[in-house]
Amino acid sequence: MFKDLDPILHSQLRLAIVSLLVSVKEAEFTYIKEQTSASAGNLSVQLQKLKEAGYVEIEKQFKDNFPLTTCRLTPIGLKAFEDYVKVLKSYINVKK
Amino acid sequence: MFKDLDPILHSQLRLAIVSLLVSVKEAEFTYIKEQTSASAGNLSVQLQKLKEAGYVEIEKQFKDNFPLTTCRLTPIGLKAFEDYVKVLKSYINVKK
DNA sequence: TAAAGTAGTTTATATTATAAACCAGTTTAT
DNA sequence: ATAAACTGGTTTATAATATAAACTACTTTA
Repeated sequence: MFKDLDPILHSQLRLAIVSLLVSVKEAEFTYIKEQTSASAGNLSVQLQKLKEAGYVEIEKQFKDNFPLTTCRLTPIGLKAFEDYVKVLKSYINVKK
Repeated sequence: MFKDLDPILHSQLRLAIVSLLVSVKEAEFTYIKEQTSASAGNLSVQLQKLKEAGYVEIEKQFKDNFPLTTCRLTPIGLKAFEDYVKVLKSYINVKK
């Protein structure tokens, strides 16, 4: 009756990160931080987990002398999100 | 952008329990255990948390000499579920 | 050149989830 | 009558997860 929800996405912050990346395709660390209201530390940790899972790729460069971290959703991450939503709907019983 | 998801409902098993109780209004411990595939121990713990939160009421009786635990969603629990779904939709971007 | 700021990471702790062991009885088979 | 297996759970110990605080490594501004 209830299929398992992907534990990697079943975390408020990680879901918010992925949700954001689904729409924008690419985002900077600081932008994600603002949009999700996460602390930098927590964001760093959760992005690392999403990277380990292969759900996001993280690129580090320097821009105007400052470090710049850019995050992108991978096809695997997108698939995982879509599956997660599918399973979630069976829990929350979305009508339309 | 992302509102907080009720941490009491943001647990796979507790969400499954409440989801179930939303539709059936009342269910026995063993029935919930079957439907959610939870272990008895885990179910016991999570039901306790839902009770502490005021989301479910738990009635204990004896039936045919055996203990019988019946669970019911409270109005507070129903409201919490509805709110949770509302917030979740903003994460998963349900179109219709 | 000292203080404040940027952009993060690491680490220690608190919270949460889960499974394994346990409890108090009841039923069934011998 | 009694031992073994079963019912319907609870408690407890451990593992996984989340979070905040402290830290790193620089850069900019005064």
